Amino acid sequence: MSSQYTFTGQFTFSIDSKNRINIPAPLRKQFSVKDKKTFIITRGIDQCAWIYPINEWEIIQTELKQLSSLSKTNRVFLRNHLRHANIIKFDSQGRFVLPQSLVEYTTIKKDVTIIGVLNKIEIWNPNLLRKVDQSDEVDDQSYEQLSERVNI
Amino acid sequence: MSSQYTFTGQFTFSIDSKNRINIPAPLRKQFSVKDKKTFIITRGIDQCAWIYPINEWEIIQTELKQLSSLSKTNRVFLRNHLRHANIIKFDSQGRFVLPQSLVEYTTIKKDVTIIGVLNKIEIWNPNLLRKVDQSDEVDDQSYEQLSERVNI
DNA sequence: TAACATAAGTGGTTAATAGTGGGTTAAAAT
DNA sequence: ATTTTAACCCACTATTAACCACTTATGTTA
Repeated sequence: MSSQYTFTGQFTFSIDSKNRINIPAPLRKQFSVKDKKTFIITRGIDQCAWIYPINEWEIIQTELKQLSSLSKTNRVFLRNHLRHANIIKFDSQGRFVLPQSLVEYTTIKKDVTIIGVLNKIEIWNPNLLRKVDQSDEVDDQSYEQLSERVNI
Repeated sequence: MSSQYTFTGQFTFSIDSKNRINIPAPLRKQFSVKDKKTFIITRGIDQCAWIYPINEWEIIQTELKQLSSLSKTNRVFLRNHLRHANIIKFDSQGRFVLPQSLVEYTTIKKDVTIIGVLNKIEIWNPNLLRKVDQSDEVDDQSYEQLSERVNI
């Protein structure tokens, strides 16, 4: 089943003293009535944050629930992905607060680049994005393996 | 049937002189009316404690009953992870007391890291979590086999 | 094209909630 | 009966979330 979302475009906004970031209006408009103001933000594989609308996340979650914690691989995988996942709402102005752990992970300081990538939104430190853009980093081996089982 | 709980996120709190630990509000909010304030806390497979809401635990128990004690792996697993199971309630402030045996097992001193892992909550000594995070331990063969039968 | 109207982005203040500490009473154990 | 332990209650502080307000941008209409 294919996603209902088609986030596209790039925007550069600023993060304020309370770590609030505005969601660009064109992206925000795609949030459905059910999703209204609720989404999941978590670590991306690169040094960025990923945002999924809540019902998009529920699809992923269903798959994660299949994994038994008796397997060490599963345990470590589940832990490290879920503990960085935060359920977030945006306020009446269309902003959300970026959790401290993700501020650090993304090394976001003052400016933020927000890009739409189909079913998810990516949050970047503009400087980092520029670097990654130029390099050709290969995916982490273990993520590759997992990708065959879990469709994030 | 899939769980109704979707615990996510990571929080670092402190444990007080009475061994009380606060359950982070975002996690606490997910406890249903039926579960209200009641859950099971027991040894995790890693050096942490696992918390299951009471009616989630009943589902797991059903699965555990399928395991024959003729298998050594099963016996050891059941022994080590069931005999330390305590029924706990959290107080009006949202705290619970961590049983002495689990204080020792988890080696928790002053700070506590609490993480949501879908249908359970994990309680960690922050230092230990950091270590486990970095290590690359290989899966225990027998747990691997178990994982095909029991979906915790 | 100029003026106006509406929406979008940003900043700050206030009110509510969450986290933490300690004390008192009731229950349990020795 | 005495000591210990656990439940309950009250209170303080820090953090978070809701609210209000202003500025800039965009778009519409005269």
